[in-house]
Amino acid sequence: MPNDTFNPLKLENQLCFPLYACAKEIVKKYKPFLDEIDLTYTQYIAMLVLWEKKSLNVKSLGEYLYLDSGTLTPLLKKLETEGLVTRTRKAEDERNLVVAITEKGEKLREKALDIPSKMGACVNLSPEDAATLYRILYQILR
Amino acid sequence: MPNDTFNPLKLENQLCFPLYACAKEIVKKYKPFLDEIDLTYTQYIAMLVLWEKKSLNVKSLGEYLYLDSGTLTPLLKKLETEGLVTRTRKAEDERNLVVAITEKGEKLREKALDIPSKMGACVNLSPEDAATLYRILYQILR
DNA sequence: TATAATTAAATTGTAAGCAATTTAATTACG
DNA sequence: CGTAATTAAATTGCTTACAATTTAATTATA
Repeated sequence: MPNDTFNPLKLENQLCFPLYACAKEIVKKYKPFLDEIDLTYTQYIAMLVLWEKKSLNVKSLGEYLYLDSGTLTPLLKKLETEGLVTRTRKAEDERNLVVAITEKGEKLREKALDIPSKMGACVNLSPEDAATLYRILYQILR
Repeated sequence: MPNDTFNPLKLENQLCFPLYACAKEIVKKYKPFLDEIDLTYTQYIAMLVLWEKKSLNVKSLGEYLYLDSGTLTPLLKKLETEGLVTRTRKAEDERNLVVAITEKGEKLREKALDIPSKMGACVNLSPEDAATLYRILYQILR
């Protein structure tokens, strides 16, 4: 019966830490697959939104991805340079910059199609745990 | 009865994305508390290990934190500059750099003691969900 | 309508984060 | 013993990430 008082500052008593470490480790596992289509993880999730929405402004994209213009501006310029997206100011409101997917960007989607299943095979998680994890994470995010 | 085939590339069908977003959002929530003791999140988790172990080499620290020397070297130099840790080569094996907590570093611990509970209050999660999340994350990490 | 307030991106500065390489020390082995 | 292989940190180069500020456009209001 150890009378050590609970140590709130032990690394293994933190909930944030495994979240932080896990996110990094999984992003790292994407790397070999993403290298094949020449995207970083952040570029990949931006493309996920663009494959879905075809076109939206930087602010909306940032809301989907939890990223701000400081991160997105250089990233989108890079994707533009590579011909995957276009960046154009909206005529009705010049403050808005509309990012739209290009033909080349659409084509890249086919090469990305099997990434989710390849990743699934890398992560050791039962379907039930995956569903539970998904639920809890979105509960924290909402 | 839509016969749309399942889209594996939808952002909301990804498991990695909420993990990535959640980790960032929670780290962001630490900021006001960590600002008070002048640490970044990464510096904080390094200090967590040092408060616990008192002294260890960069490699071990990196294993605990899932970080490499590329990240740790500049971070530890910063903590050294601030007088929170010392960095000394081990006499028996000069390849090893031993990081050790200082008096000042120990003192900082008291100011950090209430951070975990303050953070707990910020995250909307039942104790059961917190336990489940913890279990699943460590299962992925192991 | 002129000015103030707000909004969207961009910019600036700093800290991570990691792959790949380099340097220096130690260990293995021919 | 001497060279090769291994190991631990450091370094380099590039991309994220975000707070804070700036710029330019739009909207609200005195």
